[in-house]
Amino acid sequence: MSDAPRWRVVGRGPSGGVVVVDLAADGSEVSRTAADDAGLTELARTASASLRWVWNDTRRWYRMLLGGGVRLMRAHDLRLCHAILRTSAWVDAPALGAARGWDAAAPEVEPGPQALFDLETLAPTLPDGIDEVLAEFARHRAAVDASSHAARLTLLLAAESAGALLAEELHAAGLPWSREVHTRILEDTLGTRPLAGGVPSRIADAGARVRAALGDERASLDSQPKLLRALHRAGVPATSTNRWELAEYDHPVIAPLLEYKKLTRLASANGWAWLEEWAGDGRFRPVYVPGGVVTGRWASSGGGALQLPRQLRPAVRADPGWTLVVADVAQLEPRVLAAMAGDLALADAARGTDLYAGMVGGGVVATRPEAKVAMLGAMYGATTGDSGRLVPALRRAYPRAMALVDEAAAVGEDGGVVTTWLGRSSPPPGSWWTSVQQEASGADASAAEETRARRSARDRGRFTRNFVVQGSAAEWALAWLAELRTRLAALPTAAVPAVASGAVFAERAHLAFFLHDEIIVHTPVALADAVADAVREAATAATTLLFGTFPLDFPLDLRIREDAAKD
DNA sequence: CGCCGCCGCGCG
DNA sequence: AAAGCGCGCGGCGGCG
Repeated sequence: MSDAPRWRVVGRGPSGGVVVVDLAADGSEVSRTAADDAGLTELARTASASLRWVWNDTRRWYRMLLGGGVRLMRAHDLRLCHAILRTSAWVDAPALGAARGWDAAAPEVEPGPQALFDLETLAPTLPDGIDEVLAEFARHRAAVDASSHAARLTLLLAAESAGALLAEELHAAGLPWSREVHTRILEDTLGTRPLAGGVPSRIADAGARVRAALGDERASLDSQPKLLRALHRAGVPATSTNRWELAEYDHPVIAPLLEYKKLTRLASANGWAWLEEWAGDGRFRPVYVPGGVVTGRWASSGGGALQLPRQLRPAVRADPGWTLVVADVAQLEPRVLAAMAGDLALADAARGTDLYAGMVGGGVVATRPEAKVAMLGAMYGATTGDSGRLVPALRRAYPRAMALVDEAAAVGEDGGVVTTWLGRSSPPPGSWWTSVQQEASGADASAAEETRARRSARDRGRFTRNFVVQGSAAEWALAWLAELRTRLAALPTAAVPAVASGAVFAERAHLAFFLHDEIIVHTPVALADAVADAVREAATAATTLLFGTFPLDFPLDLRIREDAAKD
C-alpha cells in the first residue's frame, strides 16, 4: 500500500481540541481527524507500529498515552529535532528561518504553582496549533532533503526521537529499588538512623575524631571556609578542602576528615531522605532529559539519576520472578573515535575486548593504566601531567585518530563549529568569547588581554575536541537504545507476578535505566537469555548503522543477575 | 526569606 | 594519583 499513511501529526485545533493529521510519504494529507485526549489514546492503541508520530514535545503527549496503556514505536519530536537542525552545519540555516517559538526549553508537564500567578515570567511556550506543527514538520523534511548528509541526519532525528519516547518509558517503568537493601547499606556505612535533626552515629564519631585531631572541639566541618581556617590553625597549609589536595598532607586530621567527607556525602546525597523522596515506593523514577547536554547526551532532573553512587547499586533489585540484564560498552568513546577517523591501527588495538590492553600489546604504552589516562588525555585535551606526557606516543601510533581530535580542537580555538558523526554541531562561540578574542587581536592589546584570549581559546578547543567524540558516542548509544527498544517490544510476554512498573510493562521485558554507555533491562526471568541476545544484537546493529563495515566491534560487559551490583 | 555563585563530589 | 571533557545536586554564605 504505497498510499498508507507514513506520519501522524498531532496538534490542537482552534478550539483547543486534539487534531490528528495523517500524511503520506510524499507529505500529502491523507486524513484529518478531531479527537479528545481519550480519543487520541484509542487512535494510538490501534495504530500501526510503522507510523511515525509527529508532535511538538514527546513528554507532553506521550506521558498521557503511556498512562493510558499505549506504547508507540516511532516519533519525530519537533522541539528536539529543531534544536539539532537549527545548529547543524549540514543544514542550510534559512531553511528553518520561518520557525517561531521552537527554540523553547523543554516545557514542564504541569505548570508550577507560581506560573498561575506570574504570567509575565512564563517561559515561551512551544507552539501546539496543528497548522504550526504541520508547517514546522514540513520545514524539517525540506531541511533534511536539501542537506548533502540527508541519510545521517535522518538517522540522528529518528534516534533522538526514539530516545524521547524511551525517556518517558523509563520514567513510567522506574528502576526497581529495594528499600531494605538501601537501608542496610546506609546503616552499615553511616550507623543507625538519627532522630529528626540528629547526626548518624558514624558521622558523629568521625567528626569527633576530626575535631580531636584539629585540637578544636567546636570546629565547623561543613563550611568550606571555616574548615580551611581550622586546618590552617592546625598546621595544614591547604589551599582548598577537596580530597585530592587533602590527601597530599601528612597529618592525623586527614584520614578522619576524608572519612567524614565520604560519609556526609552519602548521607546528604542518597541518605534516608533521598530514599523516602525518590524511591520510597520501590521504584526510582528519574526525569530524563534527552538532548539535555550540548553534546547530545541525556541529562536528568531530580534525584540525581545519573550520579547514583556505585555503592548503592546493590539496591537495584529485580521484582520476584524477574531479573536484571545489566550491560555496558567497553571503552565506547575511543572505539567511536577509531571508527570516525577510520584509524585501522586503533581499531586493531580494540580487536579484543580491552582496547587499553590492546594499546599495551601494540607497544604504544607500557601499562594499562597508562593507556587509559593517555587516551582520556587525548580526548579531553590534556597538556600536562602523566596524561599529557603520554599523548605524543598516541599521536605517533594513531595519527588518524589523533588528527581528528586535534583538528576539532584547532577549529574550536579559531571560533569555528565542529560536528558529530551524525550531524549535531557544537554551539558557536558566545559574544563574551568573541569579544575577548577581538580585544586581544588589537594592536594596543595588553599582555593580560592576550593571556585571557589564549586561555579562553584553548578552553574552547578542549570543548570542541571532546564534543566530536562525546557527541558521536552519544549517537552510538542512542542507536543502541533504539534498536534494543524495538527488539524488546517484539519479545513475547511471560507469566510473572504483577510489578509496579505500570500496565504497559506487565509481563514484558523493558528498559529500566540508561547512563551514557550502560543499560539495565528489567525482565521476567524466563526471557533473560532472549533479552541478553537482544542487547548484543542491538549493539551490533547500531555499529553497522553508524559505521557500516568498518572492522571494529563494540563489546559489551553483560551480566544477568537479580541486582545491579558490579560483582 | 528567596536567589545565586562557589565549592565539593557523585556519575560517564 | 591526578588536572583534562560533560553533567546535577547539596550545603554554605553573601546579597537584596
